[in-house]
Amino acid sequence: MTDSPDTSAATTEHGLAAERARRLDHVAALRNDGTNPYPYRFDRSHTLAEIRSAHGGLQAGTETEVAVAVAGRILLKRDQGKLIFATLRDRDDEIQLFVSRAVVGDDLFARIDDLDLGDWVGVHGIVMTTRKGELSVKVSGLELLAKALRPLPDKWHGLADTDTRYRQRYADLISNDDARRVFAVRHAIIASFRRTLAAKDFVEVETPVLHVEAGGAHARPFTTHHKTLDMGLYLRIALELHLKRLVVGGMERVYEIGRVFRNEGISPRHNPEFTMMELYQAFGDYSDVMAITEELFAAAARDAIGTTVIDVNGLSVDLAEPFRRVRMIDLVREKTGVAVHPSQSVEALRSLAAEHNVRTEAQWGSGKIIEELFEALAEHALIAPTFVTGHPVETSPLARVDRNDPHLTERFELFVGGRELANGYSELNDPVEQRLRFEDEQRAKEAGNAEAGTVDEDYLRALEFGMPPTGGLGIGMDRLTMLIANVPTIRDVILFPTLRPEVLD
RNA sequence: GCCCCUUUAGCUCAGUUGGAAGAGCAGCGGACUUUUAAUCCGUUGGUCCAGGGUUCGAGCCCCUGAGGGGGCACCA
Repeated sequence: MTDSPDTSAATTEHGLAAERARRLDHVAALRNDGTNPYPYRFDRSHTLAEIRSAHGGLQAGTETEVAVAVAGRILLKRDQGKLIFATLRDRDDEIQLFVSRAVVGDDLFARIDDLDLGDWVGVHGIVMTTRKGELSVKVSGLELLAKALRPLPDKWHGLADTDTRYRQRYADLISNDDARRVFAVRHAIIASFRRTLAAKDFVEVETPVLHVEAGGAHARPFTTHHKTLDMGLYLRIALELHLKRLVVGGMERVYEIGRVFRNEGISPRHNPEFTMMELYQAFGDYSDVMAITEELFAAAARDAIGTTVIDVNGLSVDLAEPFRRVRMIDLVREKTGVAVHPSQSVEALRSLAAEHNVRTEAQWGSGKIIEELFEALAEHALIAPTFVTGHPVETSPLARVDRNDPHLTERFELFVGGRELANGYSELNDPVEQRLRFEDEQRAKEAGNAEAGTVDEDYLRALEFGMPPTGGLGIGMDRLTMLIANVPTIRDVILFPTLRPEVLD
């Protein structure tokens, strides 16, 4: 490997190309020596975390007789002449390799010296601590498990360029602790949800992503096409309508954690594909699912970060405490000083909106204007967790009318840090009323509202078989992860966020 | 879709008034038996995002475009 001929690419290329060429030469030299630079497997006896938990308290300058076989990636190397110190990392931890020329012999020492940062290795050795007390594996044997051809990002600063971090998430995960932390939090939250729901006898199901009707939410869908059936299809914008069909079918408690797609803008809070958890519980109403929401959030925080106290825009919030509940119309009254209600005339509400510089459209009814007033005046100020309830019927076509007020629904949206995180309601289960609501949606769509829904005849047929009273809930898992992991952008909680295609040379 | 910011070595970043493109890390060569962002000596490495323009001269000024970020709009 040191005697690569002068004709090798490494001597003619520059920069990154030279670095790759040098490492490729190295791979070729290993093969010439009969060493497979990409062997098939390695028998590991311990993870690095297991070693740390068993021997973390070892006194400085101690050598045990514990033989281990560990595997990981070489991140740092400190060549000290006849000693080499290297930092090895596996999925959860790092440990130092201690390599003594006197122990491993000249040949292996030279091969270890030749390792590049980024190489994967399998190591045999014994557990020890150095004079300074650093837990280490004293290497007796080492084999290359996979050669890295490209140099790692900066060993101290990691990868900082946002573009590169999102496009080359592998490099981000290698070099940035925080990236690894955030995705560990994300996994812990999802695992926590599954445990909480399993304990409540919910059944996890999978429903179609390809929809003939894009219903269950107000959003512009993606379209696609099936070749053999020669038909247009939508990617789902919500899980709702299929899950409720399952409640009709008698499954009683169902949930799905799945990807939904909305063909809308991209922002620090919006990715075109994102993950929703939706659940439906027979015999319950919106009060039941508000309680479940609080329980899911508190358990997820506890499981993911070990505490229910989180920071929201500089405000310390304890998710274990009940969330504030307030009606949408009361929030609008607080902000405007005027009592509002969907029973009021469109004209009166339109002039109130104009007073507060809230733009309205001609086809909007009273309920839609109230919701716009709420979004413009009150939403951004809801920092601590707040259930906003009592949405107008006009903007909630799948929610059941409030048992005490025919103009409002038994619906809530949960806001934290000024962002919507969850949405739920007492589900409308009267097929006759549901048809009327769908027909209103259809009219709005025909009037040019691309986000409006259509009449889903199969869903109506399902409701005609009878759906028990049901409470439903949807939670945006990406936003919940942002909240608990305390990161400012949704791209930091999605492994591969949507980007324009990279131009490769 | 509109507005603002940004793009310099593999990575992290400087670059003054428009006057010879730099540092640290990584790499390469050398020293070093308890280092830990090891240290020390030497050293390679550039389409300054792309294309135009102004100028004796452009990384820097102007125009157009591209990627990314933020805001608005849309939305969860």
